[in-house]
Amino acid sequence: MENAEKPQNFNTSSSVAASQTTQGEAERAGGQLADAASRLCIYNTATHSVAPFEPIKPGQVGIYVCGATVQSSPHIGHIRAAVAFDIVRRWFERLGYKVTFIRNVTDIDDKILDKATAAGQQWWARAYHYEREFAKAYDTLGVEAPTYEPRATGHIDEMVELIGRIIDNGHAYVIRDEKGNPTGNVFFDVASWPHYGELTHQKQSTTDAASDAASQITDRMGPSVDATGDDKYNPVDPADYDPAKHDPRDFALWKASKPSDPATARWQTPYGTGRPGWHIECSAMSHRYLDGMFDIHGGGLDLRFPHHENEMAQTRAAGYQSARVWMHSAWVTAKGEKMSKSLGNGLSVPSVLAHNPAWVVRYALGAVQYRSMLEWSDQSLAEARAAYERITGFIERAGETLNAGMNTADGANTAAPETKGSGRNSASGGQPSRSEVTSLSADQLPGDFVAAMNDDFNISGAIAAIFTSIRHGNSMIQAIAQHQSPIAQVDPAAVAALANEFRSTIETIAERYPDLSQDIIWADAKARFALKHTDLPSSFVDDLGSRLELRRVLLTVRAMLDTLGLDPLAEPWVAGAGDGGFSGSTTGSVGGSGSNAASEHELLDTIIRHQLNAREAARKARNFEVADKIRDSLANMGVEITDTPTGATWKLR
RNA sequence: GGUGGGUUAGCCAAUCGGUUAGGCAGCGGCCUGCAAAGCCGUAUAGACGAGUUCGACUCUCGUACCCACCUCCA
Repeated sequence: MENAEKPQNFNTSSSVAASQTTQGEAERAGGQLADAASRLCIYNTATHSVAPFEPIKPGQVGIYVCGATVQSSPHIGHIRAAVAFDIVRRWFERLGYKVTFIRNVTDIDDKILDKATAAGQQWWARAYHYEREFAKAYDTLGVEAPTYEPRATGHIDEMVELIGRIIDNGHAYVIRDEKGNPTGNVFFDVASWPHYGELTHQKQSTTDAASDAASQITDRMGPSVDATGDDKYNPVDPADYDPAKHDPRDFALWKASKPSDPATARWQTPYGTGRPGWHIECSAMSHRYLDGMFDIHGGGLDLRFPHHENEMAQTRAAGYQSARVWMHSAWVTAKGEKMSKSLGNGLSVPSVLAHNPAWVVRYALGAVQYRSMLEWSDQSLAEARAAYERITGFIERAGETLNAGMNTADGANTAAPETKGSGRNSASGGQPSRSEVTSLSADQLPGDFVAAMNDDFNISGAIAAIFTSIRHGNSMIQAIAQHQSPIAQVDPAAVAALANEFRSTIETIAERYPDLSQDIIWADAKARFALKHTDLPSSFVDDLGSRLELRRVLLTVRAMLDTLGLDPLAEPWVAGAGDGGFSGSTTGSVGGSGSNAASEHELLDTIIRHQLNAREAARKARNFEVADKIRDSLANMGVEITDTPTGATWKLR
């Protein structure tokens, strides 16, 4: 792995990653808010309750999420939080909001300095190295790039200014030496801030009673020695003990340089030479990028205290508005225990990805609500795999079914992402394009899915809705197979025209009766269409109706999946060839048709198809012994055969 | 000790004061030459105790147990 020993530019502009705006995002940005947006409710840690979400600026939402301290490799707990807030962001986008999503990089702190020194590295080289690892993990798992991704070291000026405001407002104090010179230590004066403790609902006692609260706790709790004989409860970090503090609760805004700190980690300020305290960076950067639209602050549950409590105090003590809503994602656990660096039971992302496709990992991390603890086990991975099979199986078969009967002439039915046009006007195209998927509004998704997502991101309910749609779609596929494709007998252009008419009938009804459910609209449209076209055989109308409905289901299923970052035909999954496995659907495969793999895939397909043809011949001759032998030998090589009405398909296991 | 969260069938995990969550695994059926996939059906629930109610898994109170935060941590 290449380490970036190149100098890092600390200025703001280079540390800000431009957002990669997707097509659908851009399309929706110009549009308006979905009706569903008015029913979004979110749990707010600060109020301990679920409440309707109201943006500060209409149609816009500003989200700040605490990113990683880049001191070592990401483990799946970090990524769980990233995935959780990625889903939050995607849902806001799907609702039609213009989202400003900020996730910071903490590239300086005690641990980075200590570990870099121990490893004989420059601290900034270490930080950048792990920043890259995190970025790679995010990309691999389909976490969208933030609008801006500021680094702490790029915002020293903002921090100094913020500290100045807090001091001016009387809520912080500078420590001076006997000559009256500033030492570099600046502490927040907790006693001066009556709101301290509001976020985490901690009772504020008098300074006396609170004096050395930590040691009181230890006294009460007694020794808390774990199985290995280590004292797990170490109330005061010696590094943070400072006799100059007015109150043990006071925390550092700015820290004086230690003799061991390298010159590159020292900044001159009016308060002396030093480096940022733990919490000030988030206050500075959230203000810088979300001033006036700080709707949501996210992060892991463990950041509630002290990090977010302190951050909230700083921001407000400086006279700025803090986040309206605080969201905290829960743990990933292993055998019931929290995964963490200190427990040493964290699974690194690279090691997990070495054994599991990225999509499966994302599903396993994103399949429960963000506030639920997520038990990471072989079984949860096995379930995610099964979900992958079921979901991609449907998407593949639905695409093939739609392609098999219709409009093979007009070329609008390709499954390749981002083909010409939007595909929306092509009457009957098969696999929807990515832009069609991303531009679908929340209002066009099934009501139970929308309700679940609006209910504080109830992913379990949302996934239930997806599976319900998939079951419906699978039934459609069977129905179409039973129709024997009467549509295939008809001129594609004529079919396209009829399909357009059918579709516009649906749209007319939907516009006129917006309260009707999709199912009723479809049934009604079908009846009207059949009445108008009594010349057409009913099997044709059935087939056409089923196909249009199947396509609608396919489109909404993919849009729902995309909201969770799990559309198998979206960027990270199709680009990462090999992960999702090759497959032998004739019309674009799910997961594994990446460009480098295309020729390899074709070769493989030719070879396997040769075998399948031989098997088909044997089956026709009722020589099942030979046919099964071919199937078995392919299975032994890891090629799985699925028989469909339109012939056998294959995929790698 | 303070604060917060939890306890739902073999497993994971939702909603809901009375009507099917969903997934995985199981069982029966349809489909298949046989399978696989898919579809249909189906069994197994709501820690314990009391209360409110015509009716509680769902509300209230209590008990037990589990977990987390109160150091660093997503």
